Amino acid sequence: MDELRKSARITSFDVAERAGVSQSTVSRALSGSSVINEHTRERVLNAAQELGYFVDERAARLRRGLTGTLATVVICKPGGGARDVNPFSYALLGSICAAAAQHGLEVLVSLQAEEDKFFGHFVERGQAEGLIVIGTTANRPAWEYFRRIGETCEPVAYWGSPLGDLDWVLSDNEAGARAAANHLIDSGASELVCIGSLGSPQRQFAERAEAFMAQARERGIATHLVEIEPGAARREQGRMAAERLLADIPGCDGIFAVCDALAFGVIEALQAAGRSIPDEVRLVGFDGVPASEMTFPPLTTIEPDLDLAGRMLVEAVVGEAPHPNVQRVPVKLTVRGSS
Amino acid sequence: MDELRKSARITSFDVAERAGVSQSTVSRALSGSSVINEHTRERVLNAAQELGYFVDERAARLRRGLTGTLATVVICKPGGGARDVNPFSYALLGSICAAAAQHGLEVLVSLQAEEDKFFGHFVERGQAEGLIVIGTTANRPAWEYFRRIGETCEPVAYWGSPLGDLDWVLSDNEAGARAAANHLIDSGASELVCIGSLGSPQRQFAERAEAFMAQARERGIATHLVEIEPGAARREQGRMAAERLLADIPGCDGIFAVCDALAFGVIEALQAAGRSIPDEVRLVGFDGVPASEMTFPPLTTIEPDLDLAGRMLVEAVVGEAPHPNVQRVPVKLTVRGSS
DNA sequence: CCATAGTTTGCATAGCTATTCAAATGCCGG
DNA sequence: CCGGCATTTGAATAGCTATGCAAACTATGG
Repeated sequence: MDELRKSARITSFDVAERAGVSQSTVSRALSGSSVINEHTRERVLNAAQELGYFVDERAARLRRGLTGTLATVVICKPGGGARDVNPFSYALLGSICAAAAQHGLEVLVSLQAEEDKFFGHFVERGQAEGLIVIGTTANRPAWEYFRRIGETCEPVAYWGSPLGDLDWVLSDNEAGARAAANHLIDSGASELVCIGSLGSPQRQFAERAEAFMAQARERGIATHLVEIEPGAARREQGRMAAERLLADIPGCDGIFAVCDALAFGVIEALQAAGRSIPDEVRLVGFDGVPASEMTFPPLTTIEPDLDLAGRMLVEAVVGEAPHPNVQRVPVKLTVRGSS
Repeated sequence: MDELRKSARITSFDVAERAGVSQSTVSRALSGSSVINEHTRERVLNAAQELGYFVDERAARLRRGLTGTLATVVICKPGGGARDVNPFSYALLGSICAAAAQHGLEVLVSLQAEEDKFFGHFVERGQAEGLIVIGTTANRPAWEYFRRIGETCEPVAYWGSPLGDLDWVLSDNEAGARAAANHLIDSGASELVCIGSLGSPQRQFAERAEAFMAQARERGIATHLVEIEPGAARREQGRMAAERLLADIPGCDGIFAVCDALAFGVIEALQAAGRSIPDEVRLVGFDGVPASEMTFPPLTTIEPDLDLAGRMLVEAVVGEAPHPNVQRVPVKLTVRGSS
């Protein structure tokens, strides 16, 4: 059993011998594209099957000068472990996996806490076709590191807030926020509140807040902004903001939170205050994280097309065709019980 | 810029030339362990730094006969995309990444829908040090495929329900379910209900249900089992079960759902029926998925030690020391608002 | 100064595949 | 029957590193 596992690798030479051809013929038979007689190909394929032969990707890639690999870095909260990753990041990772498979690429994953040194040897020159960074962080050295990789090594694409002149993919925040405003207004809300911040280092959040306010203004509806700590996107902050809101703006009947996690805190505060959702107050979030289905009531939210996002990110890194520097992923309004 | 990217790779020969030594010396200087004069090592390291040289892992692994890679398969629901993966699976994946990094392994991820053919070339002989399968499925051919890989190629470890005589890592379901029962009883509940099924193909769920019932019985508390479709673990089923429960067992004041997703449905049903949680009914789930913090009230749940689970899985696949065939991950009771 | 042991280095090769180039084969019309 | 062409195959090599082995060098003791 163990000697079976340790047994010398079956090589293309073994297959060649069995099929009565040369190693190069075996290579051609298996790589598919080359010119080769259909009859011999079949013989080779049979021999390979019988011996249980598989191409050694290491050697094939070495020879081809390719890696066949797409590297991803998932950013998690400082000091955080696997549980402390934004669920949205995980979902995006999944869609990247699917898109990469379409390109015949394998996906390498590395979890990095915000404060890490961000040194993964696989991202260095030649270890991967490219790098995708998932998640946002204000950690300056990290961005410098990514920038350097992108400039000197392999293409890099980011999901999140655009920073500098690199390749970015992100949600169509403006369209989404305007849709949220329209939805709330059309549902009968007359006094709106946006929970977010305009000067956030999370540029995405700022975009959403601005667009929401603009749309409400254009439709002539009263709108307030309840500011939260810039860049904050945790439930706790949503709850505190909602508590301030209840005190300051009692007439509010429509709330837009710039991300779902904040909205979860809003639900908590409203429930605690005995305000019924959606009868007294309607609520819309942004991102469509899995948990948004699980709240009570389930959260109406703006959901980016995740599959497309994965494809765009992979394309941006390994695609041939030129692509714009910043790309927007279309979003859709998913109406649930909270509105 | 482009010619920089396409420029010929810097090899160990280049470094050797610059440092005035042979290629083998460069290799020794960088691999760290071999005997080498400290002075020359330093010279080599400097030269490498100056040239921006990095070891080509493809060649190194080819030579060493290693892959340096750990393959994982994440199972998702039939026809499902990235959004349709159990959030718990993603979190576990994250902890596996962290554990693998400790071993100097890279992690390769492949998403596979339940009904897929489960043929990923990287899991074939020699493409990875081992394989970890995350998630459960009743798909027979899939298990056969994994079994074959485990028998003929590389070690395979699974998270989920034990099936056959392979390597498994799973939650300490018995301890967790008993803790749930004790917690409910100690909080004053006098008539308990377990939502789950005993004959589930998800052996994990059956273990939980059995242990919960046993513990309640041993402490002399009345307990009912509300059966759900075996293997079902979706919110919808939890809601329907809770509706039956409300009709049939009006006196119930403590509920244990064998997984969090079911518990979410229970919350929904109780809220709809106007039953207050936790005042009238207390509720405990199992798994500690991220969404369990987001419900209202937040869900009390049994949380496996995810970091440890990741380490155990990686150890089971690449570790030297022998390990038991089935390993239990300790769990802890996380008390939140629902109890 | 020599013999010996110990340390450090270089040479040559293995690891497995893809691909270039030349050779071989088969086929056609002339 | 032969020249010329298209098709198919094989030999040789490149791609980059790690390592066994022998050579060179250093130090030590006599």
